[in-house]
Amino acid sequence: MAEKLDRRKAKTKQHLYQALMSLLAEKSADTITVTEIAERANVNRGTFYLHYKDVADMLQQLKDEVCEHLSERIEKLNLADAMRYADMEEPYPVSVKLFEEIANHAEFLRLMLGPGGDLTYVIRLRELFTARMYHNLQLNMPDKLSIPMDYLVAYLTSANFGVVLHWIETGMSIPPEKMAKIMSSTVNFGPLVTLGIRQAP
Amino acid sequence: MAEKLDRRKAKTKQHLYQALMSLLAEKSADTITVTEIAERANVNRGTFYLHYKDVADMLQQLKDEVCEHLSERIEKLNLADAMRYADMEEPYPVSVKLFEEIANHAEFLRLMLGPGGDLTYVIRLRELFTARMYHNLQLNMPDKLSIPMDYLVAYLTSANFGVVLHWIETGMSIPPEKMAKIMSSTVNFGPLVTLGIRQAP
DNA sequence: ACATTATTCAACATGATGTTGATTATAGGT
DNA sequence: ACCTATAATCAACATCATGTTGAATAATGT
Repeated sequence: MAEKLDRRKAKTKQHLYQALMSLLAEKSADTITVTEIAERANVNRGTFYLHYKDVADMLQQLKDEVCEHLSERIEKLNLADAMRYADMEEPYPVSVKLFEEIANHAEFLRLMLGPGGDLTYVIRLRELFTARMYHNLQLNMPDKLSIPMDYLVAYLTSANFGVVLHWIETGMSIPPEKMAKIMSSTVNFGPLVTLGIRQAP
Repeated sequence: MAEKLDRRKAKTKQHLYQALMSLLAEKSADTITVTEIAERANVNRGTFYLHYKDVADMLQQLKDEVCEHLSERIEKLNLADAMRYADMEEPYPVSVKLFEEIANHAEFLRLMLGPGGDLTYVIRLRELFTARMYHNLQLNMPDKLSIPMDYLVAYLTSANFGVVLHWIETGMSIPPEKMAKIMSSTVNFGPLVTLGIRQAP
């Protein structure tokens, strides 16, 4: 993401991007050919190779970019703060920022994380949450655990990640603030207490 | 899965299966060619087409089979029962059976649900849990919900699915009974209570 | 206006694909 | 053990996407 002065480069890259997105909406990535992208972008097939090694390479560059943006937000998440906001029944501002960032890359994420998407990428993004979760939990841990630590991290990470996925899949129909509140509540009080089936502590 | 009388058919199918599995351990499914499978299976390339339409078709048949087996177990899960066993601090027997079934298809699932695996298949399996979760929660619901029902289902489903994934990824190093106990505990009391950071209700 | 560079175009060798027809090998039923 | 059905082999084929090349053309920045 350095030089971008030449309008020709920018224009063809944009055409290629739009063509790829439109194709991804129809079929899975591994069935998309360079020929198809070039055709739909109204760009010579040879021109594609002036920008990318192949289809996978093009996708990888897009993935890296989005991943970088999300990573910056995730690294600011703090469990203790999140718990405080949950007790106040307020949305946690750092979470709100994260959800806004996700919304910025909505279509791309929806395609990558949905059917026909890329499982390796899903795992990579989830790993961002997992790493952060470990970092947060190391700070205030009781001596003995009733269940293994790594399983608990898997639970929390997947749960939150799943909620985010659901948000993306349903077209982000609720605002980021509401999302942040849902996350705080479920993590702190557990799903069944949040639901009202069990009593709060 | 009907007729399987001819030993020749069975033998080549088995060779093709082992070749595919060995290739999946090395590279992602969409880069595997019919030529490669046939070579590694010591089977004529033309013979492959006597059994399967293409590589994707072969994988689909395997996926369907495993999915069917798991579905039978998942449909027997019952939230109310699970909650009772959680209160008794006992593993929920229906869960135990499910985990045993998962263990039966360990390598295949590890390949399909791990890096280079198939996101569409992950979503399909998760959908089995989601559908069952909705079925269970419809029965005993409070009048008003503090957060939307579908987000809660997404949370619970993804959380449990994530724990199962972690189990598979780490080589199923703890027994099915212990797994069933972890699941009951986290769902009922919430992750932080289970962890010991918060007090139980 | 000019030098730079992006794009186009045609052509090429390569490799996987899916199919076909003839041939050989092997299974199961009698 | 025999015989028929069918599975597997093999060689050959047309087709298509790939990745690359060299020369011609077009657009860009300064």
